[in-house]
Parts: sequence; C-alpha cells; structure tokens
Amino acid sequence: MDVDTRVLRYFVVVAENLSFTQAAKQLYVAQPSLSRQIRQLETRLGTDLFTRTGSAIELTSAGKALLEAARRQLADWQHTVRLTRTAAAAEGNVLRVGFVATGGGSLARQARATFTERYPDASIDPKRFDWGGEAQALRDGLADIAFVWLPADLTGLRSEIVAAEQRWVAMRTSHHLAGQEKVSIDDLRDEPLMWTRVAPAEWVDWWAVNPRPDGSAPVWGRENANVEEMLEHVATTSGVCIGPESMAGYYTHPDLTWRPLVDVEPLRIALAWPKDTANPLVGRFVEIVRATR
Amino acid sequence: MDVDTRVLRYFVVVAENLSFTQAAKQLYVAQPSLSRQIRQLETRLGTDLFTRTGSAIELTSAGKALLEAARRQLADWQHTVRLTRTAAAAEGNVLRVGFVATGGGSLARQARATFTERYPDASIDPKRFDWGGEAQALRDGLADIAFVWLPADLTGLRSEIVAAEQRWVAMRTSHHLAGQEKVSIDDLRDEPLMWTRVAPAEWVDWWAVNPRPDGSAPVWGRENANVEEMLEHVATTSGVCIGPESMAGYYTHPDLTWRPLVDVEPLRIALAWPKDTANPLVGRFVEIVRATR
DNA sequence: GACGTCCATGCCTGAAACGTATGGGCGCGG
DNA sequence: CCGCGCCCATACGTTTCAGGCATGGACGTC
Repeated sequence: MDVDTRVLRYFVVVAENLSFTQAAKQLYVAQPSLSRQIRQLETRLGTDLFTRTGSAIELTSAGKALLEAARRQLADWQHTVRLTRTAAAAEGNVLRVGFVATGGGSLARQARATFTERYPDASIDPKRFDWGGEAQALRDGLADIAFVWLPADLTGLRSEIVAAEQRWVAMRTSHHLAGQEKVSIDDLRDEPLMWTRVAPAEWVDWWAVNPRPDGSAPVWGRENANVEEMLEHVATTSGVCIGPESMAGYYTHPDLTWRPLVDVEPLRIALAWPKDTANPLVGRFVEIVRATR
Repeated sequence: MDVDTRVLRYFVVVAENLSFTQAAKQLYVAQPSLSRQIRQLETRLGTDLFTRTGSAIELTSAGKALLEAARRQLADWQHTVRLTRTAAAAEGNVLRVGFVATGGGSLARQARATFTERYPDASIDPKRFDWGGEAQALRDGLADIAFVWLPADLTGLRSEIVAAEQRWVAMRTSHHLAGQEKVSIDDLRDEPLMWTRVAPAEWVDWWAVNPRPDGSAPVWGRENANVEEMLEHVATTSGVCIGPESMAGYYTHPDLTWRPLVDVEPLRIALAWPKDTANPLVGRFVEIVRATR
C-alpha cells in the first residue's frame, strides 16, 4: 500500500489536535480536503483511525499505533533527504556553507580563505538563505554547515557560538535620525520597523527588541524575506531596520545611512551543523573556524 | 519535502535494474512515466540520482545513499501498515486466521473449536485469500496468522509445519480418467492443467509437478485466481486440477470427480505468523494448534 | 428552540500522473 | 559507412485526484 508523506503529516497534525478544523487551519488546507484525505487513508488501511462521535473525535488503537509510527517515518524521511543531498556534495568535495545576509561576517571570510588554502582540492559553496532559514536548511540537507544567527531552533544540530556583533540601524539618508552619530532603542519608538513572516516570531521579536525597555511594542513597517528586500524598503520608505555591524559595511548604498544602536545586546552568531553528517569537510571547517576566532 | 512511497518503489526498481525500460516492464508502467517520476524526484531533491550517458545509466553517490535508505523506508512503512491493521484486530480481541481454499483442513477446524471454547471472549475471523496470497497477507497485516501452503516465501515470518495432505485430482465426471480408482502423474501427461498468475512460478510448478518425472512439461489449461474459479473451469472444460485431499471432501459437486494422485509428494501445510505481532491471541492459537496436531 | 461548532458531502477547478507517439544519441553489424 | 536496434527524453492528450467553496446534518449550549 502506497502513501504520501503529506498524508502522514496531515494525520499527525489531526491526531495531535484531535480536530479536523484546527488541523486544517494549521496546515493551510480546507477542512473538507483534510477530512477526505484521512478518510481515504482509513479506507486503504482497512481500519478506522478516529472515532467520530458527532462533534469530537478520538484516536482508535490503530490510530495510536499509526501516530507513533508516522512520526518516526516522517523523521526518517527527513533524515534520508538530508543524507542524500549531502552525499552529492561530499562526493564532489564541496562544502556548502549556509548563511543569512552577511552570515558570519569577516570571520567567515577568513575561515574560507584558510580553508581553500589548506584544502586546495575541496571547494566552498556559499548558500544564502532567507531570514531564519539557515537552521532548517541544515536539517533539510541544503547546506552542510551554517553560520546561524541566534536566537534559532538548533534541534538536531551541533553548534557553538563563534562571534558576536553590535547591532546597527539603517535608515534613509534623509531620515531625521541620520543626523545623530548613534541611536538609542528609545529613539526608535515611533519608527516603522521592517519585519518578516518567514522567520519564527521569537526571531522577529528579538531583532525588533520587542517588548522595548519601556514595555511598549514596536511600530511594524514593511514585511520582507531577505536583506535585499529589506534594504530596498528602507531606502524607499520612512521605516528603519536593524542589522549586525557587518551589514553596515557590506551593504552600503547612497540612499542608506547606518548608525550604531548603542543600548541593546549584540547579535550572537553560532556555527552549526547536523549531528550526523556524511561530509568529512564539515569537521575540518569547524577546526579552522575555531582556530580563526 | 514530500514523497510518495510509490516513487520510492519506482526508484529502487530502476536502481536495481539500472535500466528505465526494464524497470518499467517490471512495474507495469510506461517507460516515459517512469523517467518523469525519477526526474521529478531528482529535481525535488536538488541532486541527480543517476548519470545518464546515452544508453546506460549509473547510480550517483547520492543515488546509492538514497537506494539504501529507500529500501529501509519501504520496509518500515510495510511494517507500520501491518502494526496499524493489527492494532484494530487486537483491540477487538479478534484473531484473523488466513488460509487458501481448504487451508489447514480439519486441523484448523478442531483448533478453532478448542480456541473458541477456551477463550470465549475472543473470536476468530477467518480470512480467505487467493492462491499464494496467505503469506503476503501476513506481511501486509491483513491476517494475524495463517495456514500457509508450501512452497511459499516465508521471509519475515515465523512458521512451523503442522500438517500434510495427499494430493488429489479433480476432473469432470464425464472425463475418461474418472473411471480409474486412482490416478498417476503419468496419466496427466496430456490433460490441460489449471494454473494461476497470482501465485509465484515456483508455487505453480510445484502443484503442476513441473517438470514431470519423465522430464516433460505440463499442458497448461485455464488460468484462475482461487478455488471457486478453478473448480468452475474444471466442471465446464476438459481440463483437470490438483488439490489437497481435503478439497475433495469440502468442494463436492455433482459434475466433479476427485481421484487420489498416487505418486507425488504430499502438500505440506505450515502455520505462519509475523515475527513481531501485536496480537496476543497469536501465541495462544499456536499453542492450541500444536496440541491439536 | 435558536444558534454556534464541527465533521461530512456535492460540485467544480486545476494540477499531476499516465499512456501513446515520436525524437535523438549510441553501439553494433552488414 | 550506413542502417538498424536499443534506450532514454520530449510532446501531447486524457484521466484521476487533491483542493476550494458551498452546504447539509449532528450535537451541545444558552
């Protein structure tokens, strides 16, 4: 009997919520579609997975058995995808280094230089991801190792903090704060702040310093998925954005002015990689970053 | 990334044959469809699984990694399906006993009587399968235990031989061999013999006594999937069929005559069940069959 | 008894898998 | 050297199915 992992995901979410309606919202599908998928799964298995007593639903013993197994099955498949993707890179003696925007900054560049010098047969393949995407990329096998901006979900990964950077603020050059030499978080009280829906809420709040020291909430500006989109918004609207110091150096722009944000904690940058990796270059890169730091 | 187990099966067969064309024949799909499925899998993984050099194809290292994992994944899923289906039966205190045609014969009937007497809260659910389907039914979780006719593929199953039966021949009452009291395998040299494509070739050959003692091959008659279809053919054509002695007693028919087949080895019947079963009734049934034998 | 909540069903649409037909590259033998 | 066969890729039409929307029916609550 064949099955799609999508159906298994559906089943797990329904079983965890014990509600088709709630699960449908969580999965961004319509409730009837979900009902039909689960019903079809039951038909093909030849046994009911839920008891439907009018409004509420409950797991049958078959459903309980499948829930446990489906979770394992999904985790195994994710693992398989990662190993398969990694195998190709390892074969080609390539190390895919994931990062966001400026990633690990100058530390990353130095480490790369040392790496290419010490291992001339190997090559580094930098992979840029959208906000908050580096950690998931490691789990999905789209990168072998990554410079991860904290906070981040590091489940299933090994990691160590390798750098920290002061946070700076970017604004239009004509912005009234551009005249100051440095900016306080309190100065940003009424400034629309760029944000994203592609990263977890925790990530967004950390960058936005939400809540502010005085307990207030930021004013939210335009939504974006990555650094280019963000800076495009900053250069063309009245909003501002916060980024690490290296961003001020790497993303210069005539219409853009960067100023240090003095009274917030700095960005911590971790080097992270999957607990089980088939790429032997990962360990070597970690060594070099450790020595470079 | 989602995937259907069907695609994984496709990939495994292609990888084992190292040929899209051969794999397509084996999977009963057209070759272009197979090519597309694999190509899509590669696209979604973001890495090639085969190197296509004109005619021949070869596994990449990513392909090798996936092959191993996909085999495991498919085995795990089959296992999951079995456990899920079994859970429902175990919950209902039901033991699904698989068999083919007359299955375990009188031994099975006696064992069932003893079982229902000793465990009045439990119930036995007899499940009839087509030729050669009992063993696969155990692996698929469609039965908890089965009387399996040998030869059969018992991979993944525990089993013990519990009975043997003389083989008999059935023919139309007007058939010229119906006059004899017993039949020799040599008498069947020119008689069209019923056969099936739903069971493995090894199974069919064993029943047909192929090759015959004199080295010849049987004359093949009508194809069928189970005992009713087979006997329908025998009663209405000039062909004959071979079955165990109990079949002569359980499937009587005015147009049908059964005669013992004297010079062939008897049918051996095994009691078989999955190595890991969640149904506690399995062990009890095994005990009873052992004591009954 | 009216209303809200939740799951099931009917109908339509769009995507994707499948089959048939065909094209292109490669090797082999005449 | 050319034709032929083998094998994989591509093109196109068809069918199947997942998904969305609208709606019905059962149950609980106020």
